[in-house]
Amino acid sequence: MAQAAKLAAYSPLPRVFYDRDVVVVARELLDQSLVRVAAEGLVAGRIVEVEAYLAQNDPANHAHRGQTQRNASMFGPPGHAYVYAIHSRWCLNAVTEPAGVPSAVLIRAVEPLAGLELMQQRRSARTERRENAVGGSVRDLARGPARLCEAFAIDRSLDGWDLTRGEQLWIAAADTGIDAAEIEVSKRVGVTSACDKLLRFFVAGSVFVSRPGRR
DNA sequence: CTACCGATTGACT
DNA sequence: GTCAATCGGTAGA
Repeated sequence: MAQAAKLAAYSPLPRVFYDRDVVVVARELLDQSLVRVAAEGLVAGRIVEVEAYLAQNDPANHAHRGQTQRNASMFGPPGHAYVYAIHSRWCLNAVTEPAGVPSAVLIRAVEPLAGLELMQQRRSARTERRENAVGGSVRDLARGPARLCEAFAIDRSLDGWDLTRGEQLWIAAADTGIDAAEIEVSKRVGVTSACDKLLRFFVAGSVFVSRPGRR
């Protein structure tokens, strides 16, 4: 597929998509395409796993104790990226709901669709010192929020980036809407507060999901 | 300035 | 299943 045709097929979701309840946006982000264009080329993947972080009554949300330099993007308008660091790795969120309402959707895993070689290169860069590195299976290229950011070359320089521009980093409308029956719900992964909330959504049966659901 | 913590991952039992 | 590496963000002295 020619590059121009490829890009035309990746038209960005509009701001109104993000300007809704964070749980609604989270569920509807499943099956859409995450697209990244950098100097080295284009990579894209189908979103198969997300988590919602609520503006109200959610201690697991980084914005729970108010605005700081780190989480400022969450307080901005919807449709922008919130990129944060954890354990020396990056994670990508899409900011939702009106400006001033700090909610976001964490993109936890994608199924690689395009630019697999480039993803492989970026992912192996971290582990290239290991002689017997497995090289990484396609399944593991973007299975997990920090792996995904590595494969997509996403770091703090993209914090606050406008995902509706259709440049560098965006989410493209790709689906005809997946059946609610195909969406599985579970507790969020790794959170140590508000662990009981069922705010993780993933495509049932996908091998590209980071781990099975637990209630 | 120091001290603590974690929306993770990869290695290991 | 368990465990520790590792470092930016945050709070507090």
